[in-house]
Amino acid sequence: MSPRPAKSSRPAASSLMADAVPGDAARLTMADLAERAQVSIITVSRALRDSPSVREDTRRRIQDLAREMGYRFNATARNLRLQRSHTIAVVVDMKPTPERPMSGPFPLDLLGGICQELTTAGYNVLLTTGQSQPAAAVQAADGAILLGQGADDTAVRQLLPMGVPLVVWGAPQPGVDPVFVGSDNHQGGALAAARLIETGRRRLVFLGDTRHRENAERLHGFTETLASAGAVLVALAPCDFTFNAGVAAVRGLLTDTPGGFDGIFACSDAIALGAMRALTEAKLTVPDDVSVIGYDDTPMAAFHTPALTSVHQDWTEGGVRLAQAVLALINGEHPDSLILPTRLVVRAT
Amino acid sequence: MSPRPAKSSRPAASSLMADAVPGDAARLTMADLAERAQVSIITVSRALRDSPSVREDTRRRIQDLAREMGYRFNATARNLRLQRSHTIAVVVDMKPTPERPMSGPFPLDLLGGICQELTTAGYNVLLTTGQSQPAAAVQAADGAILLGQGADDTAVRQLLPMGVPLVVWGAPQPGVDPVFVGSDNHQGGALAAARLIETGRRRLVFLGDTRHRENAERLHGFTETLASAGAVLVALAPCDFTFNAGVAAVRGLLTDTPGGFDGIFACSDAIALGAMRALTEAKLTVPDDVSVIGYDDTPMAAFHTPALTSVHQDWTEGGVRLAQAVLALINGEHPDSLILPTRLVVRAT
DNA sequence: GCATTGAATGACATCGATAACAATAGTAAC
DNA sequence: GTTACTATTGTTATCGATGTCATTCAATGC
Repeated sequence: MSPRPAKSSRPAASSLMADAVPGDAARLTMADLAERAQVSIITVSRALRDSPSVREDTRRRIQDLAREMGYRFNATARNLRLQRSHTIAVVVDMKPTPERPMSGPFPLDLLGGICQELTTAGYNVLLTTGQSQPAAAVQAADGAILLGQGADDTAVRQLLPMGVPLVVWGAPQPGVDPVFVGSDNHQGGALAAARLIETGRRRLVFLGDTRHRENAERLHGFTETLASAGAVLVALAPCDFTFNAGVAAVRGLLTDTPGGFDGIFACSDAIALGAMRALTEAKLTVPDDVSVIGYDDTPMAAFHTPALTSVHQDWTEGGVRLAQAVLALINGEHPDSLILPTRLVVRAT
Repeated sequence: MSPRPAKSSRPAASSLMADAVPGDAARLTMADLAERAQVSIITVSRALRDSPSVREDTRRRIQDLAREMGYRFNATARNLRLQRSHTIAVVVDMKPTPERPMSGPFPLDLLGGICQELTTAGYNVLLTTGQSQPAAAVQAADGAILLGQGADDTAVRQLLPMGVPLVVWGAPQPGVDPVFVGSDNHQGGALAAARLIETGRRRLVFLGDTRHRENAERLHGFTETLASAGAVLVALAPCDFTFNAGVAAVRGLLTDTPGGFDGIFACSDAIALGAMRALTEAKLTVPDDVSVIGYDDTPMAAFHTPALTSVHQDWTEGGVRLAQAVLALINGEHPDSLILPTRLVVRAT
């Protein structure tokens, strides 16, 4: 019972002071506290967890001791013992374009919603980019959320067999199984179509890569509504989500589309802005000659002149729902896939 | 030696099939593999790690077995044994404004850079919002990165004593110790001032909350440059980072500033856009009557009409540097605080 | 033929915390 | 005074993987 137990091994490598300094490199364990407090390890464990089966004063004594000795709890050990990590992996599976690693409004607000919900539920959020193999990270997690506007479903196929509860952001896919949460792309397309028709447009153009399932849904809703109103889709230009892709696509259409067009629905605000640039170049005015509707309702849509009409999705809400879905799965429930409504923000174009 | 070892306990709650299904809920351990392969646990461990001390065919046999039995590695156990988590906590400490949980261009690209660097270095990224107490998450990490435009340094003071290598994004603070990585706010302010002066402006306004150290730096650089050119700061309006704050601030200034002003430097693009709105309301034109410079070079700056001149910071690079700094710390090195250059993107205003 | 060497494998302890059960104390009831 | 009972604390095994130090076996050298 020496007053200074001297944790035999493990020298405090980077510490200048003797020891027991809060923030000391040599990490204390419950055993150390137990020895100092002259109690057993389990009592320390209980005391630190506020177990009612530890006498009030003992508990306080141990907690104080822990504080003053700078004890730091080892979550890894608990996780091992308790067989859960309280961690959800968020896999951001972006195309390997280095030009924009994770941009757009996309994952940020979504992440915000996810974090908000998961941290209040006591879970940690482990962030992974699809670049590396997510394997290791995901395996350690209690659940996983997949974000990414992937045109293919390789990521899903990779993640699914790992046996971790999985929720995917996007449009439900026919072949694969997991729970999906997404916004109503079909409705988004329909809203855009309805608006264009309402403003008297009849010869419409769709800009977007329909290999992305979400875009395919938008196209579907778009054409469906068109058909029922006697308008026609005069062109479908596959294009990336970028400004430049929008410029290029519309430049092409201006020469290639016999009969021209008077309305554009773009799968992102960036595309829409690019499209408007190309229209302006060609001495066409928006919205007098051509009406344009974008997607995502980003700040740049609002501040562009003329202000861009755009389909709005509530990313934060989406994030929250994603989180809730994983938690439900972990809980053994079987949440249904979920489709969140979109709404059209009408502006000048 | 029954052909079906039947991991006694732990019923496979959510599994419909019998067992050994890849993705089965009952998680296999190395012990299970060992039993099936008629080798010891440690041999399995070595085989799965491609240890050269396991015979080629044994190794392959075990690896195949692991694959077909759907074995999932338990990182928690390894981390406990190896005394490291290979995890970096990223604490996003935003003001508790629920209106924008994590927006702005701010953490997204930064996060992108961080992820990119850390995942390639084999580390995981644990995301935490400052809302909850970051304690638990951070303690389990090998290192931590603090992001947040906090006006105060409570977060730093909270994190620092936890004994985890810490790197902070922002402006180095006099009182506190940790390693900082940030962009050169002083230079940003100076650039803005130089540009305004260059375009003939003499009576200037600063919009931003200088309790934020980064803004204080900008102001410092701004006024310093002003002074040396004979221009004057006629008003300093503390204001939030938002559009509305910008509108309100400038409305106030328009009535309260004797002699008026001909140049505005705003601490965010949103503020700048708000300022322009207020100017337009007052029948002033930009840049003829008043020149405006924003900060962050967001998409909305570029697409606004007139296009907003703005100070650009390379977030992704910042993220990479943050990551490198933590890794260095973990490695026992003592990296210096780092200040990244900014540049002015000159547009119409 | 026997010692020596090396390759391959195994037994055991260990990381730090916790559940299940055991044990001790002190108190109340009769 | 003895039994039953509660409050409090302790003992032991355990989570799953891995480092350390044996151990086994075959090949090699003399």
